[in-house]
Parts: sequence; structure tokens; C-alpha cells
Amino acid sequence: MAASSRPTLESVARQAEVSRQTVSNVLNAPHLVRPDTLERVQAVIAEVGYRPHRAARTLRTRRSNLLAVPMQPAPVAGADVLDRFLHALTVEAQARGNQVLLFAAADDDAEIAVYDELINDHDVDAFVLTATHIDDRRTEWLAERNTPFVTFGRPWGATARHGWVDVDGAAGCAAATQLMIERGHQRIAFLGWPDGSGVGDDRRSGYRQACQAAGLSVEGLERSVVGEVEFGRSAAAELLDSADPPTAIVCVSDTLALGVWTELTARRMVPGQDVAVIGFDNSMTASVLGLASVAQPLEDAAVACTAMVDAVLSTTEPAAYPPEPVLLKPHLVLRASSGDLR
Amino acid sequence: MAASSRPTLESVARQAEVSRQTVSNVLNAPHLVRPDTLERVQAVIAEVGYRPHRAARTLRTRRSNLLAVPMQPAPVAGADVLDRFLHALTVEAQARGNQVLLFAAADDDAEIAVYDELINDHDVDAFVLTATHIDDRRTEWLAERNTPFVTFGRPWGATARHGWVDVDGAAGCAAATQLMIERGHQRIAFLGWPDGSGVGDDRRSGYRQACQAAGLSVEGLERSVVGEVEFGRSAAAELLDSADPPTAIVCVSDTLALGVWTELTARRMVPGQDVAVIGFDNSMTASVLGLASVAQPLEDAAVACTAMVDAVLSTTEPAAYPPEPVLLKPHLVLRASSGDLR
DNA sequence: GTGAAAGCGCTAACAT
DNA sequence: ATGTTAGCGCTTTCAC
Repeated sequence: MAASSRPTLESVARQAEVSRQTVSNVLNAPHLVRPDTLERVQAVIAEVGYRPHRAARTLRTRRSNLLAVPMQPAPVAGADVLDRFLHALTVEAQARGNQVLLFAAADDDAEIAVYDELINDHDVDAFVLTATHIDDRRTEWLAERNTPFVTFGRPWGATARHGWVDVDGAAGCAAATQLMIERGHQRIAFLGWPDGSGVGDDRRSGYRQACQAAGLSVEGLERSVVGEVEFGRSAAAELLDSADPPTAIVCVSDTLALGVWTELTARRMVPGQDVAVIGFDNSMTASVLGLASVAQPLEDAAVACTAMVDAVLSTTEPAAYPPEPVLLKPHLVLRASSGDLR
Repeated sequence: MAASSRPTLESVARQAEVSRQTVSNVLNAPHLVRPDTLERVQAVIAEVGYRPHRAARTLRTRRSNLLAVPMQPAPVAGADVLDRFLHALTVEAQARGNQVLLFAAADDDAEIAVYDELINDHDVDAFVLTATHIDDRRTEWLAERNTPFVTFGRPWGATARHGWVDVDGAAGCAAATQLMIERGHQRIAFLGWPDGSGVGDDRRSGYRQACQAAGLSVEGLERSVVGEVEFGRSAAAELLDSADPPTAIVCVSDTLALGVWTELTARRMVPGQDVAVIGFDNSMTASVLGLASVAQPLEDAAVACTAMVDAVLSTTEPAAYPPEPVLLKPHLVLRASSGDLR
């Protein structure tokens, strides 16, 4: 029998024959407690399975152990990447005693409108933003108000007023290009996004660097299209029909690589045999099609983000802000389309 | 000047010249308040931008307005579907004044271990579970403890002790098969999962029903494989090499349909022209490849789930429990592979 | 190092 | 219909 009601701090205090305050200290400032008292109280805590009540703690301390994360407005390109990141972030946050609180917003302005509510009503400790872009008003807003936050994605085109974690797209595309060069390719094309997207420009720069380092010309080998498969496909057709067609095509995204793949297949050409193709993001589509791709270390990114958030939250010195950014190296996932598996 | 500190209920009460309790009633039980008082208090609330503090309210009421949702342990088949559902759920919950609290767990047992913490420490109001399966211990656990929850997915093989929302996979596959029949196909194959997965069995039954209703034999036209592309591909090869090959193939998933697609392409056959193919889930892969698919109404499912949660939470009569399940009809997304676009 | 008192912002119970 | 009182469970003073 016995209506099993939740143990409170007070019940622990009574049973351990100390004051409530001592129990609180055992939890939050154990160094203040004499070893034997500490042990006795901890024993009781373990015995009764006591855990502090979050709302009570939040009410008092104004800290919720909640990380607010925006759920992106759906099928953006790379939604799939963000979801894997979100999963890793949930795992990591939980490992550090935090939880992820999701919120939705149609665009940046709508998102900002939710911030105030999250901060004041929910006492969220920090935000983790994804999909940063040029002129991101969200980071401005948060930085101005000294709200702790970290972005997964660089502050494109702005000086960093906040901590960030990102994946080195230039290095990824350089490695992909480099691999093609090592395999003997001389004419390597790049299928990218139009100038002005931070992510796209960054990735293209890696391709250019690798070509330049190897003394290869990129003349006539770059195409920029918006990120839809059909456009990737027609750009691939154009490249393949040119006077001196490429033998390898590095793509800014798996979506565009899929366009190339589709065009090759339609021409009865085999990706990886006739023309090598490599995409970016290691999406599920890439893995099922045997499309080589640049993979982002999303678990590492999540670890870095949660660690950085904790660092920001525990820092009192303004001199330590913003924290040192983290730029992670992606790795190549070779598959049939890169030409390694025959 | 003016340290803009958050308005409290008390400050509203003072300014409106009523007691705190009246302000509380304006918020939570407006019918108890005289119209003119109501209006006056509401005016003050709007003026100062007052919003109740969640932690304080939670501490008092033991309700958090939080919906706990497990983040599935990553790349399961249909991860993509669950993510779209999660997005819709976040939007819907928010529209009803709730938030989604994410948590991670490696498997069912680990998940159950987190429940207690979520319930007792966080006072989550309810759970929304996804990826239900046969012998789901999670639903057992929650039902036994009378924890409010709803599943997106039927209680496969068990009597429903809880509310659920699901998509009618049988109807989806029946519609897909029906479409093939209407287009004149006589030999329609089904690529499914091995017996024993609730979802797979359900979808196959729709295929069988449609064939039977049209007087078509399914003899030698069914294959079951685990959900990987390569297996789908070899099963497709087997079907195509048989004495009397199918002219249309309905698949239990986009992944398997992709296997068929790959095999057809390798044989220089055109999906939708030489052999019709239709998948299930309307994944991003399907949309980019022009693969016809059965689409789940995920927004509707999210709406139904949040509505059902609210219903469960506001119900006091045990007679009304469990609530009436919701079974949604999927719809066909026709693309090149279904043979409609030539 | 430990204890006592006060109070975070809100709502339930009761009184009027 | 409105006000008064008490207290949710915790941590922050401040004594000792």
C-alpha cells in the first residue's frame, strides 16, 4: 500500500537528520559539507530516490536546464542533416542534465517573436540555432540582449558576437576535389549555388583551392544553380555536352549530385565509371544510391555545441566571451559514384 | 533607467485594483469574473504585457504544458517521416499553448527509464510516442500508471488501452494497387517486409484486397525482404527474371521502391514506362527521383495527436477513456514511375 | 559547516 | 464575484 508520493528535500532532511539547507548543499555545493554528513545525506537520497523538482528549482534560480532549439520550417534542403544534428543534440544535452525544448517559427522574425516568451516564461537557459545565414537577425537580437546562445553554422558575413560551431565546407570540397585529382582526373567540374550564400561560397572556395594547388584550370567548369534536382540535372547535361567535358563533378549538395546522377543514368552512363560524382551531406538518398558524399560530423558538432553552451553559462568573466569557435573537419564517404568501387 | 523587470501577477492586480486571485481568475476562469472587472484587468494585462510564469504555475498545478516526445535512435527507416511528423507536432502543440520537450533513448527499456524522471521532475503533461511496434512495453508501462499519452501508430497486436492516431497503410497500398489495375496492369507484384511487422502486414493486406477485389492472382508476385535497398533490388531482379514478370510493382516503402528503381535503371528499363513502380512514405528521395509514392498526411496526424492529448487531459470521466482512435487515409502522389506522366 | 527564516510567482481552498 | 490565507519545493540570505 502507501500512496507513494514523491520524496521532497524536506523528507530527505528529516530522515538524514539535517536541515533542508544541508541537503541543498549536498546537491549544489558538496564542498561546503563535511564528508560524513555528505555521505549520510547522499545515502538517504539514493535510498529514497530523491530528485529535485525542476519547477521549484527554476522558480527559485531562474534556470530551467532547458535548451531551446528552433525546428526549421520543414523541407529546406538539408532538413535531413538538421534532423540528425537535432538527434545528437538531444542525446548530448540529456547527458549533461539538460533537455531540448523545441519551438517552431515560420521565419526569422516569427522566431524572434518567440524568443522573449521562451526566455521570460520558460526561463530557457540558452538557445542553439541552426541554419544561420547572411544578415541573420536572430543572432543580432540575441546578442544585443546578452542571451546565451550558440549557433551551429558560422555568423556569415558578420563578426562573431557569439560562440559558434560549424563544419568546414571548404575543407570538405577541397578533400573531394583532391581525391579526384589523385585518381587522375584532370577536368573536374563544380556544381554550386549562386554567389551570396555563405555555405555555398565556402564550399566552392575549397574546390577552387584544390584545383589551383594542383595547377588545374577551372575555366568553364563551374556552374551555379538553385538547389533543385532538375537544375542540377540540366547543368550536368550542359557540362557533359561541352567541347571538353569534365570527368569528375564535385557538387555543393547531394541534391545537385543526384541531378548529375540522374542525367548520367539517363545517358546510360555509369556514375563512378564514366564520370565520377561526389555530393555533400551524406544524406540518406546518397547512401541508398551509392553516391559518394562529404559527411558532416554531426555528433561532434552536437558535442561541441552543448559543451560551448555549458561554457557560456558558467562563465562570469566577460573577457571570455565570445568563446573560441569550433570548426570541424568533414570526412569523405566513398561509394560507387566516386569510382573507388568497381 | 528603469530596470525593465518582468510584470508579475501581483503588479497587474495592484494596477487594476483587484486582488491577485481575481487576476488569476481572469486568466484561468474568466466566467467567474464580472464583465467590467474582466475587461479592466485584461486591459492592464495587455498594457504591461503580462504573461504568467511557467515554473510558478507548474509548481502549483503540477502541469507544465509540456509534451514529451522521444527522438528516435536515428536512421531507422522512415526517420524522415518521423521528422516531418515532429515538425508538424511542434507547430500544432505551440498553437495550443504547449511545447515539445524532446528526449532520447537507445531502446524501449531506456525510454521507460526516462519516463519517470520526465513525469515527476518535469511534470510533463503527456507523451506522444512514435514508432509503435508489436509488444511495445512503453505503452504497457504508461497505461499501467495512467499517464496520459497518445501514440502515432496503432497498438499492434494489443487491445487499445490508449488513444492513438495512425495512417491506414492498407488503404494506401490498396489505392496504389487499384490505380495500377485501372491503368490496365494485370500482373502486379508486392515487395514487402517479412511477416510479423504490424506496419508491413497491414500494407500488404491492402495490396491483397485490391487484387482479390479485381480478381487478380497474387501467386508468385509477393516478395518479402528486410528494408534495405540492395534486397529490394535483388527481389526486383528475381521478379523481373521470372517466367511471367509483373508489369507493376507496389512497394511497402520508398527504400524498397528505390531498389526496384535501381534494378530497372541498371537494365536500361524506364520506371513508369517499362514497369510501373510505387513506393510508400513520399520521402525526399522519392520526390527527387520521380518515384510515385503513398503519402502520409503528417500534418493531419499531428493535429489529431495534439487534439487527442488535449481531450485526454481535460477528461475527468473514465468512461471516455480511451478516446476514439483516428485512422487517416493516405493519398497517392503520382510521378513518372507510376506511368502517368510520359 | 550547519540551521532558521524568507520568498520566488502562482493558484486552491475557503471566507465573504 | 472578489478577497484572504496558505503553501507548492526549492535556494538564498544571514545567523551561529
